[in-house]
Order: sequence, then C-alpha cells, then structure tokens
Amino acid sequence: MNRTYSISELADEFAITTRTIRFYEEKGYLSPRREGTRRIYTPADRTSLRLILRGKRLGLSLDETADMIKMYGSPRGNQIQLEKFIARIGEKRAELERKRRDLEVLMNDLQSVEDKCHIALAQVLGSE
Amino acid sequence: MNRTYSISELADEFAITTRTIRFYEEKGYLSPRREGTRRIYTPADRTSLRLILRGKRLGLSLDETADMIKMYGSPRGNQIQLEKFIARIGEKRAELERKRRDLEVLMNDLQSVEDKCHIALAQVLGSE
DNA sequence: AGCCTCCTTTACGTTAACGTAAACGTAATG
DNA sequence: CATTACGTTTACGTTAACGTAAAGGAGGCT
Repeated sequence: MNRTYSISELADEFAITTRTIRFYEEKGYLSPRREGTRRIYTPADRTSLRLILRGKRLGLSLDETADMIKMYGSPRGNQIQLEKFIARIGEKRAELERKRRDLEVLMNDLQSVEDKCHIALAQVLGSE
Repeated sequence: MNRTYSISELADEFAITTRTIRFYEEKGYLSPRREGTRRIYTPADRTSLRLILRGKRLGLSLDETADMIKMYGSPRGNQIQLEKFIARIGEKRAELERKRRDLEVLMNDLQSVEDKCHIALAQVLGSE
C-alpha cells in the first residue's frame, strides 16, 4: 500500500511545523507533487524528510545534509570520478567519527557526574 | 607549569577567531582574568572553551552546552534536589543516546555507499 | 447559508552565532 | 621613531532556519 501524506500529517509525525516543511521545499530539499494546489507527499518524500531531520539533530546544516542525501544514489562515473567520490565519503566519515568520539567523551562525563550523584544521595540517606 | 594563554593563542589552537572567543565571554560562557586590559586565559578557561566547542560540534546550542558544563561541579543538595538533578542528567543522556543512534545509522549508510563505489570501481577497471 | 478545517501564498519578523569595520592603545623591533 | 604585531571597545551587518501574521480558496458538516 503506497499511501501518501498531507503536509500536516508529516508535520505531526515528526513533531515539526508545516512552515518548516514548506521551508525545506522552498530551499529545494523537498519537491512533493501537487494535486490541484495541495502538496502530496510520497513515502520517498517522507524518507527525505527523515534524513534531513536526522542530519539536523547531528548538527549538520541543511546544505551538508542535502549533500549527503545526494550521495545516496548508485555511484556512477569513470575511475577518476569514483575515486574523488570515495575521497569525499572519507571526509564525511572522518567528520562523523570525530562526532562519535565527542559523543563518547561527553557521555562518559555525564556518567561520572551521575555516579557522583548517587554517592552523594547515599550519604544523604545514610546520615538521617 | 601552570602556563596561561593569550586570546590569539587559543584562537589558533582551536582554529576559531578571536571574535568568537570574545563573543563567548560577552555571553558569559568564559571569564578570563585581565592583566591591564588584556585577557589572560588559564588552563581551566581553555578547558571550558574546549567543552563549548565540543558541544557545538554535536549540534548543541551554547546555552545547552553551558548548562551541561555547569553540571560538572560536585553535586550538592538534599535528596529532592539530587533526584531532580539525576533526572536532568537522564534526559541529557537520552538525547545523546538518540544522537548516537542517528550517528550509527548515518555511518552505516555512508559505509554501504562506499562499498557500492568500490564495486563500481572494480567493474570499471575490469572492463578496460 | 454559515461555519469549520485544512490548505495555499506572500511577506515581514526573529534569534543565534558570529563577521566585519572603525578607531584606538601598547610594546617590541628594525 | 616609525612600523609592525597584538590587543582593546563599540557598533552595525550577515546568514541560517525558521516564526508569525494576513488574506484567501476548497470541501464538508449541520
């Protein structure tokens, strides 16, 4: 069942506003078909939106995210082009790797703060 | 050796501008001491800056990052306060967990694109 | 018919996070 | 002693990513 979506259905599902969705279209990151004047979104459109929001959560700009989405097609081109493309992917992965390290450090820090909290809590409860 | 840093030393080290550092101070995220009119940064200031930039790379706002940095002191307070604090930490960790999942999905996607590239490359090289 | 709901376009407003320029102080260096 | 390097404050400018309001169309319910 290849159902479709209205703009407010998508907005509700992803907890964003319709303005945001229209904004993404205005900038060229989405292009739903029209039925009369109304926008009709396919599952593919919905996937694009999900990818955009995922990139956003990771601190990527819309342009950066759009670049990555473009990469998702099947790679084509001659040897030179393919090699350049692989290099670009490598850069992106390096960037994401750094994010992952940042994330781990931050989560470790939070963990140790929480540990301290539990110790403090145990002391408070023990001295009553 | 508890050395200190000038503003441009820090700017160079972290590949940002002095304007950025002054902006962080203006917003209250840094407060270096002064020697005459010049700003002098301690290793602790430098650490704060590093934390700010780390948060930024992960897509956190300056306010969010500053909130997290504030958490880093030793936890104090009565039972209620400690429990609320632990709850706040839990929320942050949940948010970071989601980022981590997002990151893994994205990196997997990139990996499979790269795989396709290598296959395409092998075909190009094989058919010459 | 009147109202509600969902949609549309157009357009000005807002916020965070800096950029950029002007105008000036101070200290070392050729 | 003039230039160069580094620092300062003040203030207006910019960009991304939407928010918000106005004004209206199309279909359905009562």
